[in-house]
Amino acid sequence: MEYKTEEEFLKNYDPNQFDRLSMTTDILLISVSSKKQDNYRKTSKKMMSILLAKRDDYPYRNMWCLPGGFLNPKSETLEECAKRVLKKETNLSNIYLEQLYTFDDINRDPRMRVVSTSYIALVDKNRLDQKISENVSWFDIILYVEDENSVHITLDNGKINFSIEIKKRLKEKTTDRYQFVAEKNDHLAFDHSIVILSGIERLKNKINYTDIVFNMMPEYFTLGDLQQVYEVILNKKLLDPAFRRIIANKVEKTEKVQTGEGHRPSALFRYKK
Amino acid sequence: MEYKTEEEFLKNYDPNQFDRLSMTTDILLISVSSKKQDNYRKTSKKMMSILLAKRDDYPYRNMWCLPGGFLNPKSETLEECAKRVLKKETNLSNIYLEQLYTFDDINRDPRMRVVSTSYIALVDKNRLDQKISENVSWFDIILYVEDENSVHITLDNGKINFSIEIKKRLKEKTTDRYQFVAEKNDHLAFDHSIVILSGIERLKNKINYTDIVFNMMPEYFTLGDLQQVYEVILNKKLLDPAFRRIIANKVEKTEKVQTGEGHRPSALFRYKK
DNA sequence: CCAATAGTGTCTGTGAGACAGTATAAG
DNA sequence: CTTATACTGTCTCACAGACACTATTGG
Repeated sequence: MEYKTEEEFLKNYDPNQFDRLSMTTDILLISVSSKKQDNYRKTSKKMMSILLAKRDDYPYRNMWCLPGGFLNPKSETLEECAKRVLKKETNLSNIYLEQLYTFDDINRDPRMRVVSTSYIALVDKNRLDQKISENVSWFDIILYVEDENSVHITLDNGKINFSIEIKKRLKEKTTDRYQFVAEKNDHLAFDHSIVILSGIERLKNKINYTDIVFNMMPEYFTLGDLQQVYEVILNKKLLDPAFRRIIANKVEKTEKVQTGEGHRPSALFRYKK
Repeated sequence: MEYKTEEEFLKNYDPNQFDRLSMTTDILLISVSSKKQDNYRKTSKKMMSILLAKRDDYPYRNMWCLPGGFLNPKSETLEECAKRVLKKETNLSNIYLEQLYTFDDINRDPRMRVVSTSYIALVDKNRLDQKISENVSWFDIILYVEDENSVHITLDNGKINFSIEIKKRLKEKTTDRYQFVAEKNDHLAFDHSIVILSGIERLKNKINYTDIVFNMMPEYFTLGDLQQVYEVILNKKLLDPAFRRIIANKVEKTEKVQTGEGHRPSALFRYKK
């Protein structure tokens, strides 16, 4: 059939000629947690932490998963959907958000074909109310890189902890990405262990050429704290003078000082755009 | 309703409780073209080029668009869908492919809500048959960066050419991406001008820390050719010695030599993994 | 005083930027 | 011989890595 105008064509268009599917967004809400040390002199240890929700429904009942939600195709974009989920979980609207990757293995959801676009969200924990939803919890991330091809992620929320081993397997040379393969695990639902690893790698990469790290920092921070966050994300120690040179033009010194730490007080800095 | 097992739950699951939508993939098939110069001594000039298809149906009838296709949710992943499109357009299966970004503005397709995941594909043109599909054509890309916030893309296939102006507008500070806004244009369908610009930026970024550029090179190439490809992608001149230092450990010299160019012959190199 | 972190000075080696110089083919 | 590119040598400057040193607090 031949139409004269685009308008006429659209009026007769049948949207059911192609099979349809459901989409979701998954949110990697990442922040930094501090753990007080036994020794009163020592600075509190920093960790990367991530928000997980406990599933009380099938599928993957009683396992943990990334917060997420189904897209309403009629009324919202994926980013708006992600913001809606974030608002629900944190009660905040103004959170740094960036699209990570679209995961779409055919059997990633046992219910039906679901394609999921994941987003990284970075937040300073101090901005959050204590009272977040009941069935979500912050898990510290401990990353152990066994070798080039194998990574262990340990997640710990203070009450329970579990580890997942993820193998990186090179796909045929036509694709860029490693094929991440999670070993069978009884704690993380769907393909979310792979989403988490992808997000950590993105962060590790982007911290070097962007200022995203400041989305996880409070307004005033010491350079020691900032350096620890870098070290946690990059998963390696940095030398003080080198670090200070790198971030020198990204921060500005304030009049404020942090004392009461059992050692020389440190100046508080602020992010400079 | 409460189920005892996941199996039981799945048997009773209704996939229609959430609205569904259609997905497509769009392929940015990028390669390098060479243009002979008038002066017999001069080396042929390199350009980035991209494959576009002419639409002979509504919507956007008679305009150009990226090759793409609807996802079959029952039988294929997005990447497989992208490969299917590539196979159809190029008759090749072994092409470098990487997911770029998922575009999902609500009104990006006037027919209905369509979410599109775009893929970058890189290929050496010499691998292609001359006889590609009838209604597709290679367009050279000329990029003119007016200032930080405005880019002009000119596309030229030898017969027709057109320009699109794209403004980069910063979104609210919660998101990473620039909000690209294409000025009204009568030649490129959908949001494809924005997809193209995103792909070029990805390429420009990744060329510095990966070896993807070799996917666009023939097996044997001169360092002059390789340098020109870098220059075209990075959109700036490079100094010979600096360039040779950078790529020194990525290539290996062969016995072969390229002659007949009206000047000193150059050694042919090969990609070294 | 001790222990721990804060913060700075400076040496060294690597590597990019820059420029100049030599080499060699076709016409 | 001219022209254009191929290819190399080397100087300089910026900067990361490394280490040592001083400063300052609570106990």
